[in-house]
Amino acid sequence: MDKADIVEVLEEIAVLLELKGENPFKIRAYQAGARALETLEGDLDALIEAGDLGSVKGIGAALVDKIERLRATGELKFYDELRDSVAPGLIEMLTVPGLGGKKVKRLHDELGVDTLAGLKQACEQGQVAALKGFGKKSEEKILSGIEHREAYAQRHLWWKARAVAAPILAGLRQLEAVERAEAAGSLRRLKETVGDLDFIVASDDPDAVMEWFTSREEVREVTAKGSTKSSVRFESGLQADLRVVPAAQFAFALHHFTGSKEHNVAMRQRALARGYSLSEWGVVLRDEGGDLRPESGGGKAESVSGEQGAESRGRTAKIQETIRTEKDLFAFLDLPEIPPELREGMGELELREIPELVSVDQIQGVFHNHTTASDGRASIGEMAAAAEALGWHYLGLADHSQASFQAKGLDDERVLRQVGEIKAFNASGESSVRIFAGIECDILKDGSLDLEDATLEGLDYAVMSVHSSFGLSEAEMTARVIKAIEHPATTMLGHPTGRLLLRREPYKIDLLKVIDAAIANRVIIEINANPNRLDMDWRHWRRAADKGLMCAINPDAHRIEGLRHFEAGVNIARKGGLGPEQVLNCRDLAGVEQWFRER
DNA sequence: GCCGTTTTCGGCCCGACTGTTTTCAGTCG
Repeated sequence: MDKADIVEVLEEIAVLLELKGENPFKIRAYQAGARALETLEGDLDALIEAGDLGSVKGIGAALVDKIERLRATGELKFYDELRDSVAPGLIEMLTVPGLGGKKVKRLHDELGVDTLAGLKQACEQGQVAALKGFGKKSEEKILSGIEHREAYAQRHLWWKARAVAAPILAGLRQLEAVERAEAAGSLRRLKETVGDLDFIVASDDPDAVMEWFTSREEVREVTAKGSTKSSVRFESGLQADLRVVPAAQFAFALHHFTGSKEHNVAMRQRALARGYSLSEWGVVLRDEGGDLRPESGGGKAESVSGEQGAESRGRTAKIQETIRTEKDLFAFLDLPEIPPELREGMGELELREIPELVSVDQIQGVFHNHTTASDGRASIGEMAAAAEALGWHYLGLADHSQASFQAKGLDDERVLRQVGEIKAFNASGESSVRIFAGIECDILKDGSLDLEDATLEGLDYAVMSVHSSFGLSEAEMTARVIKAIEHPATTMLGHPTGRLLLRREPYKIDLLKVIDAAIANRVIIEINANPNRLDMDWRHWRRAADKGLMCAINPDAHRIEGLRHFEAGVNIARKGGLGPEQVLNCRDLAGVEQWFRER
């Protein structure tokens, strides 16, 4: 069993323990163990061999034993017995909003319900409302949750979520009562998909802000409305939370609700180790009393909002006053300012300094775009004009090759003709943008390429992509792609896993081997910036770039508007920790020409 | 189940909101 499979088993054990009503800290230990294993640096087998697995934080003696068994035999009696003791339908019931391990366990124990359908029936017969601790409202909420389960469980592409969030954020900022407003959560962390929207507002008139937010016309349902938090659901099923805090606590709230959860846990542990307790309201000295809010007497959020409130306490109040921005907060914990996109609980607190991250304004052009020659909607001239409007100096055109016949892919003759057109266009002086003549050439099932070597050699560059035979085994797919990487004409590897976010899983491939082969052959791997792809994934980039892998950000545009997607690619590059020197698009025209010549 | 420059036992991140209670458990992020 490989590492990813073992991580899954540990996570499933945590879920099963939750349904058994086990000690919550034990459950967390399994989750933490899964996390630790997932983000492990270095080779698992080497670690096991050296007997060092137990030295990894979060993995103790019991987990070492379980992980080693799973690695060696793929089997674990503890896991098998646990799984046999829990009806599979119960795991599904956990996805209903408002139902956690304890409630699901009671529904099962007291009503004998062990499937979603059974739960629905029990609700319709009024059995759930009759249960102690439940009630009519719980029953209705469960029924509605089951009916809308698919829409509620759905995540949303970052690009689309931003489009929903932007007008709300702009509206909030225009309100008189609002001092500051930001979007937080996974949207701010530039995650490829977003579960729900989070808005943080600084205001001393929360009611006015809450009222505006919950009464917007696109709101279908208000699921919570309190003095500091409101939640709504839109027609699409997308949920949005709004938090309103006093201006003095804005930095803490913004940091907290930006997350990630794992990042916050690490931050709080760090604060605790220094004798402080950290929350969305601020930071307090632990020995100055148990109440975490600046005002004593168990004040609720309203009491915190009084400007005088903080003065009632000594040193805590002073600390609180010195922290006005996220940067202050990080500095207080002896950390550099960690950008939101790096806050994934993947070791960012260990960074001594933050690497310079590539930014949108450093991009001088993009590669891998389509024209009307294959399945694009714009001509060479139209694409060049759009690139010029974006301030770019060059643009790579890479239409499909013949095997992609559904996309009107080009055969050798048509490729050569297009090269001629591009040469003529560059010579015409019609645009200040230099057009590179490229191709997105299919990698055939056996790893050979879809065009003649002579044709490929006549191009400025070539992107090689898999568009067929997704069902190969991991070994076959890996060998297929590596064979293409080793071809001397290959400049870049296109969308290396073929995934479509929320729609199609990546095909099976050993990316670590692919990355090593790319480095050895001086082949670039792209970040396909189409919001549906964002492939190669950010989780692989930091380590790959450290080993010497070069990146290209490629919008894969099929119309002029698609060029804009390069921003989503920059997001992923930033999330992957890439700096401008690791991204080909940040080089000037001469620099790119040189790279292509030396391929 | 994990962990320890005050600890090898007794903690474990923290708070808002809801619904069902009448002081709080459960869920969520």
